Amino acid sequence: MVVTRFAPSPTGYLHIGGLRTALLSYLWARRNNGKFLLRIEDTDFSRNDEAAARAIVEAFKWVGLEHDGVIEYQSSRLKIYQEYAQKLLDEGKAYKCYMSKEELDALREEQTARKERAKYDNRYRDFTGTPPEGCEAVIRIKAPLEGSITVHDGVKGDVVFNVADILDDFIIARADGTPTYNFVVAVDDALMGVTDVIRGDDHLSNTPKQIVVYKALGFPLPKFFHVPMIHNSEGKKLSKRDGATDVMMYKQMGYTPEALLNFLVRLGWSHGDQEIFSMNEMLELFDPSDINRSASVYNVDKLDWLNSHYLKNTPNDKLCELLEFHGVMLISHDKREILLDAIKERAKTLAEMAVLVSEILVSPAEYDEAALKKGYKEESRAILEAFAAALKGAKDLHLPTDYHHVMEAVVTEMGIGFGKIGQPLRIALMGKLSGPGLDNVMAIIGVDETLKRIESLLKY
RNA sequence: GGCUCCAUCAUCUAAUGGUUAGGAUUUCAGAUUUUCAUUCUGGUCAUAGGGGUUCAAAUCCCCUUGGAGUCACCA
Repeated sequence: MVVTRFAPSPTGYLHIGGLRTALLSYLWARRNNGKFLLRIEDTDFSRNDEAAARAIVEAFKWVGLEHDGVIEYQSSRLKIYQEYAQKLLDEGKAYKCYMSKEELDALREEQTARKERAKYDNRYRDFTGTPPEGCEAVIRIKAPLEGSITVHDGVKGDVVFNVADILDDFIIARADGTPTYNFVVAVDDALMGVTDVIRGDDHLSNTPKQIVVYKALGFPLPKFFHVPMIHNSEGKKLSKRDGATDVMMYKQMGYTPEALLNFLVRLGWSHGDQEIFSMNEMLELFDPSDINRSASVYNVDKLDWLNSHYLKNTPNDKLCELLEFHGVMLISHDKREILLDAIKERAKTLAEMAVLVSEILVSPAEYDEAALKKGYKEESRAILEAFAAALKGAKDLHLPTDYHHVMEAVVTEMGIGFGKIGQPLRIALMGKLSGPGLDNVMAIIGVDETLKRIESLLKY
């Protein structure tokens, strides 16, 4: 069985890059009828883990990812780590080191001054004497002293690390007894039966250390897939400073989960020329060994395009529901079909749709200066008056085509082009020169409101 | 700086060692639209550089250059 996991540290919200690795892990687990686990890496100390976990679950819920089993908190598994550290101690694969932080710092400084790599000098590796007094020991693992460690990575291929270059007897438990990251990751992944570790490639250089732990404990190694980072437009790792890294911000901005997931899955992965992937298609097609080796740049234009694509293909009932989050209540509006049809092709986001809705439903508070200048001329008044009169005389105005007929009649009668009436009418109705079809707008707001808006402009 | 990874249009990407290097986004034209947006049609735009290997290299090897990640009693 394939078991994957998502193991964020509790930073307070789910990062867009985190969502991507979570998605890939999720897809791979589900595709194989396996399990997708969620674990909070909070060994350091008590940041507000519960809130962080809640934020992650909330984001998962929004995009529709579901983890299996309970959320594991490393902070509540301390005993387990201590047991395994003790086991290593007992077997002589780890040892207590009584070097103080100050001594360590001094050593490091010396080494750096000599342009050497800063590393622990193994002074307590084979220590058998009496421990110095008044000093809390850390536990260090006995790392190999020579040779190399190869990470067999499903994305990068075999990556060889020279032990002398990167390793030392690293600390697996701090002086206060709490375990450190590279130790607990390996222990947890092994204990939880994780078979496929899919994570950001910023973890690649940690992997040899984790392999040391796996080996010392006699655990079988999982498969590793280190997926390349998402970069910002500067080509650097995406960070908080780049804005919009909180997944829930995308909900705020009016993106749909489908679009966001589709966007993320196509970063570093593809299937021929296909751009649009439903969740089912992703589930059917995704394989982590097809992931690209190179980093990709986060590009909003593509996300926008995807989002508008999904918006256009969303049924009106669903749109109606989604728009409620953006403060738009249309459920009881009798013309909502016409309204939504009129705007769904015009917006990139739900937030934009919400704006469009109010632009139609609420009569313009002011008229755009440039629009007035361009589209409201001397002759416009007479035309608008004629149109208003025609509207009053017409019966059974319901559908956009009904209004269109009235416009047509006025235009033919007066021997003018559509533009002559369109521009001033548009200003009257919308306050500006762009927007959905006028016949649609009128059908949505009705005759009375239409006449009211025309009169307002005439009086202006 | 050490170690590691990476390198096809501006961006996301495709291309059993043999294609006029394909698609998508962006952009630019044209068409459609009373307007704007959408939509449709078309165009511009790439194998970082240099050496090899080969009949043949985007693809394999080496070097250079450039970029990124990582080097804690953080995760």
